[in-house]
Amino acid sequence: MPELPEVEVVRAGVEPAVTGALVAGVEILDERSLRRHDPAGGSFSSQLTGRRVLGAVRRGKFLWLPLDSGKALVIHLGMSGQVLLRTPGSADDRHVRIRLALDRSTLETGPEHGELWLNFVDQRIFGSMAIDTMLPTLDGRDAGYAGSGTGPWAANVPSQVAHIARDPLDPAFSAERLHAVLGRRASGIKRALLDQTVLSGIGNIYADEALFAQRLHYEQPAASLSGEQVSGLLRALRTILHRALVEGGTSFDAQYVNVNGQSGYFAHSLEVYGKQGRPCSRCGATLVRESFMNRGSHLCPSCQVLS
DNA sequence: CGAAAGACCTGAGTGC
DNA sequence: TGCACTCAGGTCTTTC
Repeated sequence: MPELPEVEVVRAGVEPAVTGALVAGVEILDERSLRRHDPAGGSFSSQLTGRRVLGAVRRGKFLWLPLDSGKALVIHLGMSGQVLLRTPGSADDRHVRIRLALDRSTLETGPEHGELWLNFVDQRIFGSMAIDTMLPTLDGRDAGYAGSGTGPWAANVPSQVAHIARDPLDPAFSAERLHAVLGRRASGIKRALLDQTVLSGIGNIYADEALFAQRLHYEQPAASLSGEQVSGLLRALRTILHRALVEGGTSFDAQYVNVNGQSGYFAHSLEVYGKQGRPCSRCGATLVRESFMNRGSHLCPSCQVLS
């Protein structure tokens, strides 16, 4: 289940491979992966074929490749999406839904990097690809993280990403706004953390880990948190996201891998997610898994109590 | 506007 | 061995 660190690993992996490349061909193997594509602006293939890729940008769990047409290829991995870079003609990965043939032959990168396949793989089809129009950011700052890339496109955000809040690793993230938004929320803090319009990039795993780090129960009303608690939670989120990023993301199985098909190592560092029945590293109590919002919530019943 | 529920998906795992 | 069932969860849509 890719969250911010996993998506950033993918972004960083594709950026050097796709920047400057020409889309030479588009192969749609499963139309369901285009569910978020609005055909009113033209078909997916026609808007992509012959276009040049300008970079790779990420906000939260959304990834997009700005194109020289002024639009962007928006990629969301959903639950099981993968972006795999392959040499043309290589054996098919399972569950390839869309394949892009990229031509890098005009780049000064040597003949071995001339052509490339970008396979969008997605077992459960919660992810998607789409061509989307761009909007200028409201604050005029860069729309997301683009690595070393920059250009006039940097301050534009795809229309279907515009409602998503900035993520905690974004230099333009507003802690003040987070305090204000949480102060108005009566719902449980975990629900707020998972709401991508409050802050983005957090999914079930990192929400549970950050709440454990701050000794907060998932149903603690967001508005009941003190300013210091919100600040602490934000610090914990940033620390955990950054550590996961350094370790290449969290992998439990073959569902999350980088662009070369390799797993990350952060699963070894998890404190509560998937650790039900095992002792809390802080107090020794037995960790539990409870059902909340139709997903598992992992916590220490002794450290994390409602107040 | 916020909250909650349903829909969308497939493969792994479980019980009989 | 096979069948029915449950579970995993990110985001969008609908309803209140």
